[in-house]
Amino acid sequence: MAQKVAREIALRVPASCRPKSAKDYEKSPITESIEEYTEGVYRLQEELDEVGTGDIAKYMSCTSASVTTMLKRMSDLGLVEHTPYQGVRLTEKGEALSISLLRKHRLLECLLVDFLQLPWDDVHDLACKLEHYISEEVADNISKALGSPVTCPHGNPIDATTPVTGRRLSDCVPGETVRISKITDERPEFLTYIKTIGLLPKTVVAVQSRTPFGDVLTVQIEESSESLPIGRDVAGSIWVYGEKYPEANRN
Amino acid sequence: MAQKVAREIALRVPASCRPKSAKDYEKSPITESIEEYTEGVYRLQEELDEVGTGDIAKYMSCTSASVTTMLKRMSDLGLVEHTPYQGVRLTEKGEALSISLLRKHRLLECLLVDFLQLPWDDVHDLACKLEHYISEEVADNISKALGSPVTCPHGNPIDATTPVTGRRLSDCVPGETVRISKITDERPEFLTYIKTIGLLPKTVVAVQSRTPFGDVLTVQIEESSESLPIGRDVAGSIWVYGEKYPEANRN
DNA sequence: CCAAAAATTTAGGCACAACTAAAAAATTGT
DNA sequence: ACAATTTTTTAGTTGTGCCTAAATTTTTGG
Repeated sequence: MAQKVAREIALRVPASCRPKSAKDYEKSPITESIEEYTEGVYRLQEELDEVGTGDIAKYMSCTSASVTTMLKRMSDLGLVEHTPYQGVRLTEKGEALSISLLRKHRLLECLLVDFLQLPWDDVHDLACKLEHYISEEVADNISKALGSPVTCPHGNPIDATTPVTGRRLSDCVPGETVRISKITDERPEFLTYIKTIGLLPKTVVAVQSRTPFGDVLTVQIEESSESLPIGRDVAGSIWVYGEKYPEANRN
Repeated sequence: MAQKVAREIALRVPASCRPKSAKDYEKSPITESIEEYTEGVYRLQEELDEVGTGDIAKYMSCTSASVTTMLKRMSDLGLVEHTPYQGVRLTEKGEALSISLLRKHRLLECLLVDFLQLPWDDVHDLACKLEHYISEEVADNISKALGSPVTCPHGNPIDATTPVTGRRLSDCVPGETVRISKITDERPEFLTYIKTIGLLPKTVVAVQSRTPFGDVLTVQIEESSESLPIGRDVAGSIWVYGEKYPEANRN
């Protein structure tokens, strides 16, 4: 009663939440998609010597044709150098953007796991989305609130410029005892799998055997023994610390 | 060194982060924009008796033409009932969506202010964006982690179905002493302003005077005295608890 | 009550970013 | 070395959601 009257009202959606019009793209042409592509190229560059249109298409789950169009835009924005029919390489600007996004991504994962108690194998997707919307300042505050963590819950460095140390579990030889450092493949199904077998960061495992043609690695975790395929998507995305070549295996 | 070799790689962007194609919209046609519009209609319905295309256009800072197109889509999705040239009304489905979004929004604001220590007058915009990306489960976890707060930092109920109590500061009369309950206008500039004069939720203020034509209200906050325009966008969006008509003012 | 003003809708167009299909370039195999 | 295959690019289409301009409906005022 006498509550709803006036016509003029100040309620407004924040400009940042308003759907974009053609004009808005002129002002800030770096869209969420462009960011996602840029970060994708960074991640792929960490795994591959050269990144091609097809690699990005696989990463983004889209057609090569779509990638070509995007690469044109990214190139115009100075994020990548693209030589048609050759490959892509991030520019300094593109690299800086990726590093910033990875920092936000990994700090968000820390927040989601450490403070909000969300499942370790589940937070990657959400962080992937949220990373585009938080500012450096918000990231700073997350870091402060959590006591300045240095890695995400999967062991990856919050500061992506940290030099790579350790090596892949797939490069280990029988007889070695190593400690899991990080998991670079963060697909939920994969993380759920390695969680159930107990391959979490900081776990110590002993490499037991490796099949003749080098396809399967057997590792001992705690009391049990597990077999893993060697390849980019399993033992290759699990990184470890530990002695490189134990005496027993020197020729 | 033997680090980058393989071609086949498992790295994939999560489906939820991939830019949408035409096909994707068929599967989940409720876009972020649709959500933002729906929530907007809810907010406007709380302030106005009837909500028209123009009201929404002001709220979204876009043209009425754009609103008409969106209302068509929202109507097709069963979120609103729209009678052309008349007005809009949320359906139960639209209301449920709004209530869910408001809960996420306000819990996010709690997280941003209480845990991440972000400025009180600054978190609304960010929460407005993030609310579209978190699930009910994430919202539940935020609530748990923060000890089940019942209002956002601006005093608005996390459960939007909470019956409205209290009244507007603009409806108070000289002589009353009231306690600020909530601020419904969350534009940063406005919040910054009322923060500097100390009009935060839970503050007790005394209404001192009101100009003859009812345009300006003078209130005493702590030691100082402030004048506020009466209208939807200032004293009208500040809600208070307190005795309705103090004895002194009964005719 | 009818004309002027205001609000709303229709019509036509644009940018983003996906898609398919077809053309062009690069790589591979004999 | 040249034909076949693979990879990449070009061309043309779709859907979202904005815009402007014009047409329509509703409201307001003489």
